[in-house]
Amino acid sequence: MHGMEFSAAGHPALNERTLHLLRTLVERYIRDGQPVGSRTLARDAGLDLSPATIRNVMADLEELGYLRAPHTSAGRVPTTRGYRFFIDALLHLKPLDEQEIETLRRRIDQPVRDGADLARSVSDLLSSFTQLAGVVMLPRRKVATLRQVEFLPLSESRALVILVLNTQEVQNRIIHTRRPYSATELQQAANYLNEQFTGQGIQQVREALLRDLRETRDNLNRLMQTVVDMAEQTFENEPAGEDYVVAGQTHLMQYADLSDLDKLRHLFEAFNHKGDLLHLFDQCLQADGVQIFIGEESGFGALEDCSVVTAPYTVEGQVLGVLGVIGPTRMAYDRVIPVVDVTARLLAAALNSSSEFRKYRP
Amino acid sequence: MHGMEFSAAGHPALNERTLHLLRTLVERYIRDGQPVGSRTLARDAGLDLSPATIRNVMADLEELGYLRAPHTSAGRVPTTRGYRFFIDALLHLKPLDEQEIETLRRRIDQPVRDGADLARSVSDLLSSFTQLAGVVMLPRRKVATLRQVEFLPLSESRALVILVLNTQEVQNRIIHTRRPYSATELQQAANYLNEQFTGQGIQQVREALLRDLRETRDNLNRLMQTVVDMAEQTFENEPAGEDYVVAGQTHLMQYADLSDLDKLRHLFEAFNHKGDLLHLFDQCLQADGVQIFIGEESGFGALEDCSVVTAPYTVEGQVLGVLGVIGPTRMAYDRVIPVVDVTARLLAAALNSSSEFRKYRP
DNA sequence: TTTAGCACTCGAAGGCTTTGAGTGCTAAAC
DNA sequence: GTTTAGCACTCAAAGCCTTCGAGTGCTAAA
Repeated sequence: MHGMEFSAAGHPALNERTLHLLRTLVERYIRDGQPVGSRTLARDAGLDLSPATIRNVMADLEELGYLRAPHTSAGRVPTTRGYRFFIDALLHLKPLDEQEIETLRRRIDQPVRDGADLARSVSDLLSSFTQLAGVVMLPRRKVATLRQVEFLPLSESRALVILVLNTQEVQNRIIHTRRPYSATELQQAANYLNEQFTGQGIQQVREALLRDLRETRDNLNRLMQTVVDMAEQTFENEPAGEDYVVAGQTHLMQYADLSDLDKLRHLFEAFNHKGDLLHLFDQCLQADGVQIFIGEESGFGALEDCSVVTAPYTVEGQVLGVLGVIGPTRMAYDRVIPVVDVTARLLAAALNSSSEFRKYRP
Repeated sequence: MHGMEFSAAGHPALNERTLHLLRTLVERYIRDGQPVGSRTLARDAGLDLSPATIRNVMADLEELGYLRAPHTSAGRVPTTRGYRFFIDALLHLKPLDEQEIETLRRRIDQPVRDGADLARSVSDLLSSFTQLAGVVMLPRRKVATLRQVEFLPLSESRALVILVLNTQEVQNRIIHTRRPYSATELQQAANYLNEQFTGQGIQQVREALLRDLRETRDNLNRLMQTVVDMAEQTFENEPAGEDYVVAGQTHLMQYADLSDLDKLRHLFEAFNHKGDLLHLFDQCLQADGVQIFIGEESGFGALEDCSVVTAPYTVEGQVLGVLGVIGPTRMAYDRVIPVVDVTARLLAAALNSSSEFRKYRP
C-alpha cells in the first residue's frame, strides 16, 4: 500500500476487488447494523476468497480511514469517510418504480389549505416512505411574489389585509390605520397596488414603496397617501418566516444506533430548537440537487450519528425551500436519495402547475 | 381494621395519623421517584414514631389498595387509587404567586397570527412552566361564530372567501363558482350575509341557509341566488377541525418512569395519532374545571404511566376547547393543577377581551 | 498473493456472591 | 390496646468471575 494513486475526486485509487469488498461491507452494515467480520464478508462478497485474505483488505481499508473496528475483536464498521466514499463512488441508486412515483404524486397533489399544510403533508410523506424523520422547509418569504392584495375594513382604526402569494398561500394580517378609511378608499389603494406590483417580490414591493413614495409624501394626493399608509404597515416587519416542519420523529426511536436515550433527547430537542437546523438547511438552498451530510459533516453535535439528505425545490426557477430526511448514518441511501429527489421534483411540479390554485380543489 | 366507616366521597374514613402518613409518602415519592420505606417515612413524617409502627400503617394502606410494594423488600409506592385519594382529599395546592401569574399573562397576551399560533404558544407555555408535555385543543369549529364574511374574485370561476370568526381567527377558503360573478355582486352577497348572520354559529348559518333558501331557489332574485351559491360552498364540508397542538414532548424523556424506550415510543406515537387523544379531551369539554386522569383512568394504553391534567377554556360562556398537560403519574400535582387552571382562565380572559382583535398587535 | 493455522483479545452473557434496604412477625414495654 | 425493639427473612442491585465465541493479526507454507 504505497505509491498510492489518487483519482479525480480526491479518493485514492483502489482496485476493483477492494472496492467491491468495501461496497459489500457497507451494504451489509446498513442492512443489519452489526459490525461486519471477515468471515461474513467473505461469504457475502461471493468472491471465493478466504477470510484471511479479506482481513488483509479490511486492514488496508482501515488504514485509509474508511473503516474502523469498535474494538479489537469486533468486525469493521464504516467511518464517515467510508460512507462518503461509498455514496460518492460506489452507490447504486434504486430508482423508484412508476407505481411508487404515482403514489407520491397523488399524495402531493392532494388539496391543501395553505403552504404550511402542504409542508406538513409532504413531510409526512417523506417520513412514511423512508421510515425516517421528514423535514420540509417552508417557502422563504423573501422569494414570495405578490399575486393580489385586498384590504377589508374591520373597525374604525383597523383593517384586515389579505395577501395572495405565488406560494400557494393566502396571508392575513391586521393593521392599524392612522385614520378611518372608507371601503372605497381601501379598494382604490388595493387596485393601485395590484396594478403596480403584481408579480414582484414582496421584499421589492416594500423597498420600492419606501424609497419612491415616502420622501415625497407631502406632495401626494389623497389616494396615494392611503396607499402609502396601508402598504407601509402591510409590508413592514415582514416576519422572519424561515421555518420548517418535521414529521415522523418517532421513527427514529427504532434505530439501535440512536437508542441511547440521551442522544435521542438531544436530537429531538434539536428539532424543536429551530435555529440550528435552519442554518444547516440554508446551506442546501445553494446546492443544485440532492445533498448529503453524513454524521459530523453536518457540523453540529446533535446530529452526530445521523445523516441528512436534502434537496431544494423550485418554483418558476426560484429556489423556494428545501426538503429532506434525517435518519441514522446507516440509512438505506440507495432508496432514500431517490425518494428525496423525486419528492422535491414532484413538489416543485405541483407548485408550478398551480398558478391558478389548481390544487385547492382536486 | 374492621367496622370501617366510609366518608361521603366513597373513601374509607382513616384517622388523622394515617392520612398524614399517606400524604407524606405520596409527596416523598413524587419528589424523588424511589419507593418509600418505613424508615424514611418515619423520618419524613415528623411524628416521632418508630419504623415498626409505620410499617403497620403501611401494611393497612396496602390492604386498602392505596399503596403497593414493587417487590417484597422495596418500600411502598402509591397505586392509582392512592394518587386519586391523595388528589381528592389530601392535596394542598400551591397557588401561583402574583409574579408567576403576571409572567403567564404577559406570554399569553403576546400578539399572534391566528388560533393555531396561539394554541402553539400556550402549549409551549404550559410545557415550560411544568416541564411536562403541554397540550392545547384548538377551538372547535362548531362553536365558532361569524363576525364577518367577504368574497374576493380570484378568476372567472374562483373566489376567495374570508371568514372572520370570534375565535381570534381569520379563515380563507377558495370556492368554485357556478358562473362568473362581478365584484359588486359578491359585495352585495357579503353584505347580506353579514347583516343576517353576524354573531351566529357557522353551523347555524349553514343550516339556516340550506333550510330556508334552497327550497325556494327558483323564486329568488339574482342577489339571493348569488348569496345561496356562495354560502353553500362556503359552509359546506366544514372541515372536522378537531385538532390539538402538543409541545415539549422531549421533557418527558427525563422521567425515569418513562425511560423505557418502547413505552416512550408508544406515547409519542399517541401524540401524533390524534384520534385517541381527541376522544379523551372530548370528555373534558363537559367538565367544569380542572380534571385529572391518573394512569389507566384515561382508558388507553399508551398513557399507562402518565397522568393528564386538563381544564376547558371558554369564550363568551361557550366552551371553546381544552388545554392541559401530560406527564408521569408522579408529577407535582400541587403545582401543575394551579398552572393548568390559571392558564385556562388567562387564555379565556385573553380571548374574551379581544372582541376587537386587540391581541393582533401589542 | 493467497491461505491455513494459531495465539490472542475482548465484549456479551450467565452465574455466583455480597450488600443493604426493606419487609413481617413476635414478644415485651408503655 | 398501642407502640416498639428485635430478629429472621427476602430480594434487587452491584460487583466479580468465568465461559463463550466472534473476531483479530501474524507467521509460515502453498
